[in-house]
Amino acid sequence: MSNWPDSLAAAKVDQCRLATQVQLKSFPLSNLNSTKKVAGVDVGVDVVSGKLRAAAVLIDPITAELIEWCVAQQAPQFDYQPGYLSYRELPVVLEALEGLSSIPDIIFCDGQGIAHPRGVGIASHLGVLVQRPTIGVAKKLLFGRSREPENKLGFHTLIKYQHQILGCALRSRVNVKPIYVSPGHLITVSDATAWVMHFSRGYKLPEPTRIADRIASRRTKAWQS
DNA sequence: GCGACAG
DNA sequence: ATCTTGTCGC
Repeated sequence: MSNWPDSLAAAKVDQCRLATQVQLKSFPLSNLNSTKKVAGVDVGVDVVSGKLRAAAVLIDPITAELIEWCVAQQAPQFDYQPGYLSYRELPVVLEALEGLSSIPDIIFCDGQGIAHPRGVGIASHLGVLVQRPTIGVAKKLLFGRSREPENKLGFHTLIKYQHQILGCALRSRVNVKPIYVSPGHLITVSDATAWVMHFSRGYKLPEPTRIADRIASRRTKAWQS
């Protein structure tokens, strides 16, 4: 990756530039009819090599079943720091995405979208780089605050920071802690929430994220490459 | 100033 | 992210 920041200070400057490019616009679930390629991406660590392993998966828009997947590995070039996750994970994620037969129409990411100190979580950063709608799905909140949504499927409360609405805490499964959804790029909070609910099939995480997570964190066996 | 802090 | 056994609930 060229022009990739190599320090927190440089990354911060980069984030402020990216933030000006993030756009929130309508991308309703009704687009499902014309949406052929739905993707999910996630990163895990290969305990043997110490490398980051990214998985990019294509999911069927209707059945939510796995259609195609690609894995890429790279030595980490950036330490994890809260607020700068994308600089560590995106290089491998982009390589995995390039291995797919085509660029997806919408991408689910593991982490925040605009619910970030500078409005550029990993989902937003990826969306700007590939110019596609992206949705951030996180298991924990990084920025802003929300109250606990009612314990009923699909119920949600907004994530706010000083009157701004950044996403929602969503009950994707009853009796399980909520997930935190925020738009990455080219989608709105409400549309992102609808897409996440559409792909929530009995598990805490929506299928694109859950399946990518399974593949990225699967332990390497001797018979695998 | 102090704590909180995606994966 | 990852290390980890049994246990509780649907």
